[in-house]
Amino acid sequence: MIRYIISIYHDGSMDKHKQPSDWHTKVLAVLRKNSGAVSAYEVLGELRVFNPKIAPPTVYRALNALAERGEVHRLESMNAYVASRSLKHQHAPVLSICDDCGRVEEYLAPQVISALSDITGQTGFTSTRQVIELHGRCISCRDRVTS
Amino acid sequence: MIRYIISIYHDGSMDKHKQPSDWHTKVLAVLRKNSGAVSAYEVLGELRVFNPKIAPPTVYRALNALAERGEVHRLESMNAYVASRSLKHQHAPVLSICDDCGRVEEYLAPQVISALSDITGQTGFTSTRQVIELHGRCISCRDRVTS
DNA sequence: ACCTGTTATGATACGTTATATCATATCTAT
DNA sequence: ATAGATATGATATAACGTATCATAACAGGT
Repeated sequence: MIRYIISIYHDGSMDKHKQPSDWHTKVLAVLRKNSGAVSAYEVLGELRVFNPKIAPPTVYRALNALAERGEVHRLESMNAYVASRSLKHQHAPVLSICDDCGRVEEYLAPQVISALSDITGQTGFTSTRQVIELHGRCISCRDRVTS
Repeated sequence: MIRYIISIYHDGSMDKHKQPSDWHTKVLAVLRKNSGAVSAYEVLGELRVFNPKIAPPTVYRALNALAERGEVHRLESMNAYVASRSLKHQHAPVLSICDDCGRVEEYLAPQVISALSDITGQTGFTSTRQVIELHGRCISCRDRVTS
């Protein structure tokens, strides 16, 4: 759906402006509906319900912008995305991914980050981005299944 | 062709171990020529020099097998691969990736792993695979460039 | 209001990464 | 030898991501 805003100028003339359709908001909404990883193309599929003409670059632009602002996390080991739960971290989160149910949790783990800093301190590597992802089984899946 | 190696133990028992296929060896050789990340299709390109008919699944099978045996690391954040330097780790390595020169280093960091265990201990998540990748700038690139 | 440079969006096409599938070949055990 | 399991070859296609160019919106100076 595309909505228009009518601008009326001093001289009485009018002008239609396409409202910047806020894909960012809609992409984020799709991710928030999910407790697990969602691929860019799954997002695309959902958004096509409203606008069949939306193309991959639109989704990727939104995802990248949201990721830069910390509102979504990219799951590097799955090529997928998840909405941030606790906004605005001081540092990179640890993400746990349940390979059974797909649920993703994020943890603030200063001790992990500081242990990583120790390494980089010793080696001279200057880190600008940290990817920390754990695969395994969440507690509910472990309890639920006989293993 | 599959060849086997027979191990004979003190007690006289024997064990057969599958020997790596030719492709495994060749894929590994390509990765070892490089100090940085190599994509599966770059490997494919190099192997096509010897056998123009080699197809993607062959390369991916070799890469997956090598990764399972710890001989290569998959760089999840780059969709690429790198040869292990120190074989047979006790636990997942920390991989540092220089975004300038592409060089990848691997570190054993028990403190990082144990900090991660603390999290999983508290939350009940059982982790079977850890992905820990640092992006940034290595010390030589930092020294080399005016920043 | 007009020009101008910058940034965002739309649209098309294509590039890159990875796997499903099925056929064939090889090994192991009996 | 034959059967079951495993590995390999080959084709096709799925899934993920981006380059590029055109158009539109915006902000600042005049």
